[in-house]
Formats: sequence, C-alpha cells, structure tokens
Amino acid sequence: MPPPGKKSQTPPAISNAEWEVIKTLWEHGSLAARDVYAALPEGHGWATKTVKTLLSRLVAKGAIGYEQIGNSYLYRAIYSREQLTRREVKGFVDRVLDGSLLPVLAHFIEERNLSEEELRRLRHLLEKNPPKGASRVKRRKS
Amino acid sequence: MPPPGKKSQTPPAISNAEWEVIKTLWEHGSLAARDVYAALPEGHGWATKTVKTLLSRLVAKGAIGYEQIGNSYLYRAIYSREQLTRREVKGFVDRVLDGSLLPVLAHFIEERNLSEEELRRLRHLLEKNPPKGASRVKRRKS
DNA sequence: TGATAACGACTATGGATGTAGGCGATAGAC
DNA sequence: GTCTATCGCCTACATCCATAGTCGTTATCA
Repeated sequence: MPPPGKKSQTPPAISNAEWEVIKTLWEHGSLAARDVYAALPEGHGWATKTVKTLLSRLVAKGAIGYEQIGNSYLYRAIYSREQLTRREVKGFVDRVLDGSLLPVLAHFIEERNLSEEELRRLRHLLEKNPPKGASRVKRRKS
Repeated sequence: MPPPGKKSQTPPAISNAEWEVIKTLWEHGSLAARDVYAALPEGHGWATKTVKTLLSRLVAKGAIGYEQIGNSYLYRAIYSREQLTRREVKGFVDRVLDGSLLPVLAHFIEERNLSEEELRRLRHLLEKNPPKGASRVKRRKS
C-alpha cells in the first residue's frame, strides 16, 4: 500500500480498460462502483463485476483512492487527468516516437486531422511562446 | 498467416519491446537476427534469445517479413515506420486523449518540451497549412 | 570429417490485462 | 426480525508480454 499523504510522485501506468474507468471519475467526480458502471459510455459491454475489478486494480496500483461509506466505497481520482495523461504521453512519445513529437504533429497538421479550432489555438499557443534562449538539447533515451 | 502480396491493410499492434526491434530494421534495412541484436542501442540488456523471440513474434503477427538465406533469416520491415506509427498514434490519441491531440500539444509547447528547431518547423508547417473551409467536425469515439 | 557454434522452432515462466464468478458480510425492504 | 440485493474481497482463467532456455539441425572451421 502506498504511503499516505501527498503522492505526486510517479503516477502508475494505466491499462486500456482502466482508462475508461478512471475517465468517468474525472468526468463525474467521486462515484460508487455502481455509479461508475452506470456512467460508462453506452455499449461498453462490461459486467458490473468487471468494472469493480478494474476499480480494485486501480486502487491497488494507487491510481485512485476511496472513502468508505457504509458498506460501499466512494472512489475518487487521486491524480488529475493532466498528470496521468502527461505520464502516458511521455511514455508513448519515448517509445514510439523516439522522443520527438514533431513527426506526428506534422502528420496531423498535414492530414488535416486537427480541426480549424485546434489549428487556431495551436497558432495562438505558438505566438504566446516565441523562440527563446536556444540552449535545448534534444533528449534521447539513455 | 496473412495472405501474400500487398498488405497495407491494418498493421498489427506492436508491443514495447517489439518496437525497439522493429526500429532497428527501419534504421538499418534488412538484417539477420544477430545483426539486429548488434544494432540495438547499447545497454538494452537483452539476451540474443530474447531478440530472436521478438523477431519471431513480429513475423508471427505479420509485422515484419523475412527471406531465408542458408539456415538463417534476413528480416525486413513490411510496413513503413510511418504506417505503424500512424496506427499507434491513432490508438493512443483515441484511448488516452479522447480523440483530441490539442491538450498534449499545448502541454508540450508550454513546457518547452519541443526544441527550438521543432518549434520553428511547427510554425513553418502551420504557415504552409492555413485555415481553410471550416467544415471539420471534431471526431469522437463512436 | 568431426567438433562446435549458430540458427530457428518450441517450450517455459512470471507478471499484466481483460473479463468475470463465488462468497461471506451488510444494508435496506417489508 | 428476516430475506434479499448489493458490497468488496478473493479467485479464476485465457491471453499477451517480457524474458529467456532447450533442442534438433545446419553451417563452418580445423
């Protein structure tokens, strides 16, 4: 069991199915298992038991927490979606993209897989973040 | 066994360890197992046997092909890095990012996780791809 | 031509994952 | 108060993945 208190250390890895579950917690706040089940997107095709297993596993790996209410648990996210997403993105970028996001960006931009809105905001972001002191070194896997 | 001939159908999913192996094929062209082993980044810590297992599995799932030379195989990539990467990116974006790449872009840009060079090229890409007929609808998982 | 090194095929094992059932405890319906 | 629906816990099991060993066969060196 992970130690109590602040745990912004290294968020655990989250499997596919677990993501679906944890997403509902981000979207709805704290939920009992049955409400997680109910809040899942339609057509997921899982048994309630499956959802409960996933919740347990998430608790076991310290990805979510809970509070006991009567004989049931009220599950809540521990990490923000930002935090966990960042972790996944980093892993993905390192593994598949060899540390560089650019080729994918290029692909998405050229294939028009970004909406107008997204493109607009992307431009805006770039304007807000002009080039500065060029001391960056492209990190590679050690 | 997948049918012969052109196989630009759906590239198979590639596991973490397998990516390392297949990358060396993209980087070096066709290689025998022992050369794949030799070409892997230093410090991977794998036994040759492990690399061979990974190669076999890649063949089994139709991700790479081979040509028999004497008693050994010359392995070669079947799919381009582009193709496989695209597949992985799509899966990742759908699964973790809920279909939208923007939050990650934002993160990378704001956290300065892109090099100057990358930022420059990104700006360039955006300039080359100006807003056009706004008929895009943001795709969501069905 | 015989020993040996290297090859690929098959096997192994332990952990993660997807999917779920059974069981004892409890909360709520009547 | 008793029955029953529900809870979380523990167990199950097939698959995949990471990692590697065994084995029979073949290439190669001396």
